[in-house]
Amino acid sequence: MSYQNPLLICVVGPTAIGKTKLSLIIAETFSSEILSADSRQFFKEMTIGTAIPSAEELAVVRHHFIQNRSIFEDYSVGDFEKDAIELLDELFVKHKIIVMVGGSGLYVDAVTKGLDKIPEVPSDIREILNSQYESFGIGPLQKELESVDPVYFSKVDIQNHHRLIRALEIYRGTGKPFSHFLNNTSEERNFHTLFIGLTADREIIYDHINRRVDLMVEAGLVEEARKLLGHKDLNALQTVGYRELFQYFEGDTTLEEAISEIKKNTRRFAKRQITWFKKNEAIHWFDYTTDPTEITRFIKTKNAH
RNA sequence: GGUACCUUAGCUCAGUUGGUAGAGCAACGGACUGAAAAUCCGUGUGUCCCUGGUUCAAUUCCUGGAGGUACCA
Repeated sequence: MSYQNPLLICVVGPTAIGKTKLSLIIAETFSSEILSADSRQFFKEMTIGTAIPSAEELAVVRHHFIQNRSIFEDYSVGDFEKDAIELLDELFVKHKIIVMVGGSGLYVDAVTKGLDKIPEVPSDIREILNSQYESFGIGPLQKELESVDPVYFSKVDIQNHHRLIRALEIYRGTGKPFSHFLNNTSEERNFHTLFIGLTADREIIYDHINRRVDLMVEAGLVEEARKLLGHKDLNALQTVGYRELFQYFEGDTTLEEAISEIKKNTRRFAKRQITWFKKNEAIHWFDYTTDPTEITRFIKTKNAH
């Protein structure tokens, strides 16, 4: 790795561990900008529940992909990959180092490794598949995939209807099996990536989560969610912190129950994030209490080699 | 102080006519290629309160203790 090469510093870790804070310090140290890889912070209608950086934090360092979309738009990982790479190409003209902060493992991978090129297919195909699933269950989806794409069928989790529907929409839309488009090779990027992971004992993470949910409620999460109730079926609102409150608004739970469900579901989310990032052997892990200057020093030594 | 009932997984509780035990929730592990804060799969983690006794064998029956709940004083 040469000093001249553009470097993407990618800060990852479970929710509520302090990624935002660390990324600000890193970005300030290197006079850089921050790119968010978070599948829920794109949406301008959501602020409190998605824990976007504060106004002060946003003022200190230029951020990208924070509240730049609306919940009424369809926005996917594929779109994000394209937008992020385009932006990085621009940013690396001015900066040698860019910081990416991400809690969404798939979105981070899309930027750092790339997704395979898979054609767009009309969205009504998915709608049809969804209604078939609603009416007839998962059996017919499994049967169809088994006959049209035995390769993917043999490795996919056949109980997972999202996975099955995704593979079938591609087959129905292109006439080719989903597995035909998967080659699992990493994209050649014109930048290097240095992964910094933040970690903590599970109990500490859970404690942070519980406290943060209480803070969100104090900050007005309930009111924010109430305004979005009418749109509760939108994909963007299939989000921890909102779904549970929608149930409360509809009289299915008490507020207290909804809040403790938010805590529980956030804990489970954190666990899934940990599982995802554990697989990435390129990540350099630091305890969340590590002095940020130690981390920036680490980055400098890595970057000098 | 007396009487009755209770004590089993992190929690709420089943259960074993005596052969060391299981549900729900929580928790834990995992998968993941354009829904990903989504979606899906897997796992019981235990001094059966303690102590003696009876018994081939006690979490289960008996004695004594400890803690709890209710009622009576």
